Order: sequence, then C-alpha cells, then structure tokens
Amino acid sequence: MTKHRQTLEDKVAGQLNAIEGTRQGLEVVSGKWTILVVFALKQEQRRLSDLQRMIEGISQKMLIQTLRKLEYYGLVERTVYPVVPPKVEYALTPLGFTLLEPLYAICHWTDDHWVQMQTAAQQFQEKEKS
Amino acid sequence: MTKHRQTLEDKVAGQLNAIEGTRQGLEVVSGKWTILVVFALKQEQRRLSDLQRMIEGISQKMLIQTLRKLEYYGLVERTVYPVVPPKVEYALTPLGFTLLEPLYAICHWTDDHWVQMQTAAQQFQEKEKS
DNA sequence: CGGTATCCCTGCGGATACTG
DNA sequence: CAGTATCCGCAGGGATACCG
Repeated sequence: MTKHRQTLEDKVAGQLNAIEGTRQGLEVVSGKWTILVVFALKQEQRRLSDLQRMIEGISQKMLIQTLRKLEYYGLVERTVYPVVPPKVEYALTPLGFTLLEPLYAICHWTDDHWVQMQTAAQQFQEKEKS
Repeated sequence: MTKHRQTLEDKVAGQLNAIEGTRQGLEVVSGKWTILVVFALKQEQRRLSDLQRMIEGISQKMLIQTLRKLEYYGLVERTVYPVVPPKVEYALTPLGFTLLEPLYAICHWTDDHWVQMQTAAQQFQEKEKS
C-alpha cells in the first residue's frame, strides 16, 4: 500500500497526464450531487422519496442518475422489495463507506478555510477597484 | 478546531441543507480542472504556457478561468514581471498548499479503489444482460 | 507571451407527463 | 411509490481572432 501511494505521488509529481486512472476515478466522485447523496446514505438505507426530501433542490432525474452511477461502480446497493406499492431501498456498500473518509477530509477543509477564502475574495475585489 | 469539526459532523449527520457553507466551499474546489491545476503548481511556480503544456486537453480559456477562480479565493498568487515579452508566474499560496492534503486523500482513494470500481462496473453490466 | 472577446454548439439538468 | 420518456432552455466550455 505504501509503495502504491508512493507510485501515485511520483505520478503526480511527474507528468500530469500520467494520472489518467485517478482522473477517471475522480469523475465518478465528482458531479454536482454525488457527495450529497453519499452523505445522505451515511447512516442508514433510504428510500428514493426520502433522499429527494433530504437533498434540497435535487430533481428526481438527477437523483436517480446519481444513484445509478454510484450503483454501477459498486458504491451503492439497490434493494427492491416485491410489494405493492413498490419499495426500493438504497444503501452504501462497504466500498461506498470507505469513500466517506476522504470526502470528510474535503468537507473539513472547506469548512475550516471557507472564511479565509471569503476574506481573500473581498480583498481581491477591493484591489480590483484601484 | 476539534469542536469545529464536531459541529460539521453534526450538520452532515442532520439536515443536508445545513451544510450550505460547505457546499459553497466545495464548489470552489470542484470543477473539471481545478484539482489538476493545483497539482501542477504543487512543486514550483509555473508560467501560463507551462501549465497549458502540463495539463493535457485544457483550453486556454478554461485554464485562465480556473486560475482566476483560485486566485480570487486566495489559493493561487499571480505575479507579473514587467518585462518584454510579458512574463507571469502562478504559485500556490500557503492557503493553497493546505488544500493539497485533502486532495491527496481523494486521489489516494480513487487510486486504491479504481480497480474495485471497474470490477463492480463489469459485474453490473453482466447482471444487466439477464 | 499573456490575456480578452466573440461566436457557437453540445449536453447538463429542470419540468412535465406517463407507466407498472 | 419508483421509474422512464420527452421536451427544451441555458450555460459550460471549445475554437478562433484579436490586443498590449
């Protein structure tokens, strides 16, 4: 594992196009709603309508699209209960749970530095006037 | 700080719309090219043309747009040398450098789990046929 | 070389209606 | 309730041409 990481760092340190694999993986994680959906599934499995209520502003189309992508890559599991009315539950897979940690790292960073960034933004604007 | 983090975790655990601040910060970090640009500036300051050569496939427009955004939020510093022909160098600020760590967390994750994700994707496709 | 401005088109993503 | 299909507006972002 350590060796593995070293390899990645070498790649990043070298040619950027060498991290294509990482870029592809990144595309899975990115996306306007992905992080929010993963977080919404953090504690327990949810039904589609639950998720739509939890994630303010997401359309059903985008929600399903995001869930499909996550399911496709094995991060989310979709369980259908053969009852009427239909009941479908979504849950994070073990793989999906491992994603929470690096996601938190980003969130913590933005949370810790958002004020600094806003301050910098104001200074930038004022400097622009002159 | 620890208290601060606890607060964020509470928010995430609760209403998702409560992490609006985090979402805003996230939007700065996200973006197709942002991570690559930050990585390209990891070691030393770079000129615009250097960056364009390093980051395969980026258009000048997107590169500048991304740099502007990063500069705006104080993550990148832009230095103009009053010479002819013009020379401009971009570098990460101390704040920008702090971003590397969580970014690496994501990259390491994708790097470590990309194979699993591809395997899952194949299984998903095969299951789909039946 | 660094940067802006303009044109233009693809596709993301929202709204709506419909099926099982 | 879960999901698909269709329409469509608009902005992200590429290509090009042009300034300092």
